[in-house]
Amino acid sequence: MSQAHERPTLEAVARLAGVSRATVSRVVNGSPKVAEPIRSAVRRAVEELGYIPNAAARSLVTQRTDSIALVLPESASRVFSDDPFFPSIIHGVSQELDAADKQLVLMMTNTVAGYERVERYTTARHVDGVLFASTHGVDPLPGQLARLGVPVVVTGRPLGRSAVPYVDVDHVGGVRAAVRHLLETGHSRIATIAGPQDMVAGIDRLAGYRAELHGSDRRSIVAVGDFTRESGATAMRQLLEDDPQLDAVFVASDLMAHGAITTLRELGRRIPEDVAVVGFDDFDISRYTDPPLTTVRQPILELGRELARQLLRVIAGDEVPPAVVLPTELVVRASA
Amino acid sequence: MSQAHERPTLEAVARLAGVSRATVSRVVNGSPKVAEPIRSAVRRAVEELGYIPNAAARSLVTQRTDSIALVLPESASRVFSDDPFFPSIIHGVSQELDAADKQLVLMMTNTVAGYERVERYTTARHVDGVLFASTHGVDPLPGQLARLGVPVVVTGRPLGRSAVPYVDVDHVGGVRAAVRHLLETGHSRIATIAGPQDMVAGIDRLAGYRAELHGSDRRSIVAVGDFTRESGATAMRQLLEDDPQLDAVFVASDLMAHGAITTLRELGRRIPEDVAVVGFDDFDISRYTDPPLTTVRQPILELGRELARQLLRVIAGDEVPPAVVLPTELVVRASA
DNA sequence: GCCGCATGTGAGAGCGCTTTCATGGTGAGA
DNA sequence: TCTCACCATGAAAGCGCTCTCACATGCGGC
Repeated sequence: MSQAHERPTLEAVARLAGVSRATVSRVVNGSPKVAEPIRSAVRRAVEELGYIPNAAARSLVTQRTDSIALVLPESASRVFSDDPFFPSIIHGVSQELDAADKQLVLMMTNTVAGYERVERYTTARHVDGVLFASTHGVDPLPGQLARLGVPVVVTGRPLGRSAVPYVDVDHVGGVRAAVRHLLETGHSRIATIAGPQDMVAGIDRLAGYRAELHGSDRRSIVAVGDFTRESGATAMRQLLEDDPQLDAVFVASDLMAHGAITTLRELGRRIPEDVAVVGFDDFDISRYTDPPLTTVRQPILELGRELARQLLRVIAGDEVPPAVVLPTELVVRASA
Repeated sequence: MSQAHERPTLEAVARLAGVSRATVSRVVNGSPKVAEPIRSAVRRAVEELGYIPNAAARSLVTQRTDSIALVLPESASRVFSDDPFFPSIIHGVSQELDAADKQLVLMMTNTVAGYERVERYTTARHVDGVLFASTHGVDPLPGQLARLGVPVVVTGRPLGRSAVPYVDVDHVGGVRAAVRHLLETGHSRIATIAGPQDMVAGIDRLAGYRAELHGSDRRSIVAVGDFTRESGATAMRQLLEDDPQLDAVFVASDLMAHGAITTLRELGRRIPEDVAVVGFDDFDISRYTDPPLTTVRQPILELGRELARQLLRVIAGDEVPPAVVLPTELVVRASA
């Protein structure tokens, strides 16, 4: 370990500037009550020594760490295969935290050890707040942390009661627009490939489909996938067995929609002539499928940003709404 | 701010266990020189109070932070669109750091402010080490940090001289295998879409193409992209103008290859009959293109893991090789 | 011209931990 | 039985910072 240069401390700056540590501290932290000549003398000393405050020492007394944990509780493989959902969340969160000069600590709970690690780390208040992305089922940790007084915000309306503020997108509204589009373009046998029913995104999108179909004389035809391409391909096959006459399908995620398209193609169905397909996500890649995918856009980057913004507000002690719901939008391309 | 429960300190544990702070510290840190009965008494007290050490206080005295920065210097849009490169790196790094019980601090340098932030943060030794992913051009920061004695490892052989250890994949070997495959399958006019020539990945892959072609009587036909789908589409168009007779193209990234395929299709060329296409990356998505993409697989997850492992070694004070090069492998599918 | 006040600055405590150094108790060897 | 060495334990210093509180100075009002 090279020892290199000892880093200068407040003490050193104070000595060089001929003032006390307290005064240097005030200048460094932008306190208004320091006379201008002294202020600039201190600034010069800071500059000259290349002084940078020691974060550990500061945290020790302020009880703040200026860092935020982002917890991704998904199974690792899904988080980082070719599903851009989490990367976009990370990106959005990162943008806001950068602007607020906070660090982003990334944590995964893909293993039991990982989960315990996160639990230990966050309850020990090693971070000023915790963000949870896409909780599966009923994760007790967010509520638990909130009860301990740790600022927490999650993505997605939590299943079960929960006092934790959340940010979500308007699943139901988006899906209804999609199904309505299929109805309006003359489709009569509209199936759906739903997402996992232990996730709010999966549940709400299926609910939206049912709600929009309800009242029309169309019956619902449902298969369930897990948001992966493979599950979409399998589910599509199953739907066609259930109802070979179906002429449209709303798929609860773009990746599953890609899988469904593959299956349809293999079975010789034309899209959209024989079967119209609508997805949900609007991933970049969906502009390049053949045919380009009609889908419901959800603002994932913005979801991440809003998530961070809400947490920063909680940390600042501001009042925050219990829920923020971002709009979704149907993007019509060639597949429906 | 809810104050909730005060967190117990070493002091509290010591009092409960009837020993001194020093002894508790020794037990918590696994020092061997504590008698068994005392050790277990302390353990019980820790358990009972739910004691978790305060990281700031510990860092202050040990000068370690047990956290590692991962710096992604790419323009933000490229990092997190549908290019799974960075997500995979993050994932791999995260796996290794988790195992070593280190925190992962994610930083972006997509803006000037971001770059300065990273510079400040890392030189201030707020982290035990720094990982740089995919440096563009000649970034002085890694070398600078290394000179200050901060442990650093980067991905990709640095341009210019540099004493910083790096981890990279065998670009040239993979590309040569790809081009050789095209030669062996009877192609005579083999073009390439190269990556940006200010990145080692771009440079090396073009060099591999040239090296393999050299000695055969085939001439090189080159267009340059920036690793995005759009640039691949554009470059393909340009190549076909340059040489309408070309019968194969090696594309330096899968995303660019997808763009190239789109263009070829638009212009009515059959793949691989009229033009064979080989990519580089082996992203998940490339198994689902039409036709499935023949490509060079690079082990990105492993790259991230190795990156973290090397850094942990440097931090531990171990000797590390100046370079680790991971193998690449040609994956033959239907596009060539 | 004196008192009181506002204002800027410094002294010092203390955040929670690790680690050095001193100390007291134990057992072995003489 | 006494001495010495050894080892487990505790006392206390100190990591670098913030922040309270006391103090000094300069000013206006009487």
